[in-house]
Amino acid sequence: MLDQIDKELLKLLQKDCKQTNKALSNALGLSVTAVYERIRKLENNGIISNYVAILDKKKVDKSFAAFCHVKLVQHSQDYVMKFEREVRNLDEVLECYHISGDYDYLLKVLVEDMEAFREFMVKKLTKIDHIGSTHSMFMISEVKCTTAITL
Amino acid sequence: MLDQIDKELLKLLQKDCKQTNKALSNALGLSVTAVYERIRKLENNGIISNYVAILDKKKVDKSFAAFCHVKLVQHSQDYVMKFEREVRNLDEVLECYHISGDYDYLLKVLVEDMEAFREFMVKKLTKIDHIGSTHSMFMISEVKCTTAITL
DNA sequence: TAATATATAGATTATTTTTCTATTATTTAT
DNA sequence: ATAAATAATAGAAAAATAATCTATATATTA
Repeated sequence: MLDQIDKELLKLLQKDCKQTNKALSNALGLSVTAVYERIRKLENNGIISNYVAILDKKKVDKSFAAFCHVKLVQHSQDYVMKFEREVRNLDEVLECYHISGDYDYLLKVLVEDMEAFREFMVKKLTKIDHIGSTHSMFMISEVKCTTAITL
Repeated sequence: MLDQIDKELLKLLQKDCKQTNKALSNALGLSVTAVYERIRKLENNGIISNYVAILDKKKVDKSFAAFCHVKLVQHSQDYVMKFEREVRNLDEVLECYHISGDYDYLLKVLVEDMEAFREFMVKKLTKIDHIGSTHSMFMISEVKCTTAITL
C-alpha cells in the first residue's frame, strides 16, 4: 500500500509539513505533480490525518508536565464512559490512555507549574465522579518528544 | 507578550496549520497581512517551533502503544547521558521523560504489535547498558491524544 | 503632547498549488 | 506473450496563495 517513496514523503512531512512541493520533489526525485498527487492520496485515504503547528512549551509557559495514573472505583460501562468524556474535555490533559496494570488510565497533563497542577487536581480531575485513586509522577526533564512515526 | 488574538491564532494553527491566511483572517477579523505578520513573528520568536503532519496510527500499522518505566542501576552523569542519547535514537520511542517516583524514566513506545514490542525490548531497549529494571504497561484504548496546548 | 514604535490595511509582485493534457509504466485478462 | 485497461508521472497553464511594499492608523513612551 505504501511504497518506499510514500514512506520517505511521510517522513519529510512529519518533520516539516510546510515545505513546498518543489522542495519535496527535489528531495524525492519526482516531479511536483507526482508529489502533489501522492500527498493528495495520503490525505484522502486518511493516512495523513491532519497538519498542526507545534508550540514551544517553555515559551508559552506550559513546561510543567505530570503523568497521572487514575483508578476508577468501578468499571461499569456508565462510569467508564462518563470519565472518558470528562477527561476529553479537560484542556490540561493532552493524552489519556486506558492501560493495563494496577491503574486504569494514564494521563499526560500539561500546565504552567506545580501550583497550577494542584489546582487542576483539586478543582478538575478529582471532581470527576467515581475516581478511586490517583498517583502522579512529575517530569524532571524531557529527553525526547516527537510526533513522527518511523515507517 | 501574547495577546488574545495571538492565542486564538495559535489555537487555530494547532488544529490545522494548512488553512490559508485568508481563512484565518476571516476567523480572527483581521486583514490577511495582519495575520501574516503575526504568524511570522510567532515563528521568528520560536513560539511556533514547527509544522508537522500527523499520521493515523492504525492506518500505518502502528497501533500498539506501550509505556515503559525504566530504572538505571546507577545515576552517574555518564550512565545518564549514554542512556538518554541511545533512547533518542530509537525510532520506536516517541517520547521519553526523566520523572520523579520509583522509576527514573517513562517512555512512550509505538510499534505494530506485541511481538514487535517484545523484539524492541529484547533487541533494543534492554541492550542499552546500565538499565536496572523496566516495567511496561500496554495501551488498551486511546481516550485522547492531542498536541494542542490551550493558552 | 510630540515623537517613536508597532500594528494594520490595501495593492502589487512573486511563489506555490491546482488543474489539465499527454506520455510512460504497470497491471490484468485473454 | 500481447493487447487492453489502469495507474503514475511529467510538463505546461491557470488559479490561488504567500510575501513584499507603501501608506495609514493605533498604541507607547519620553
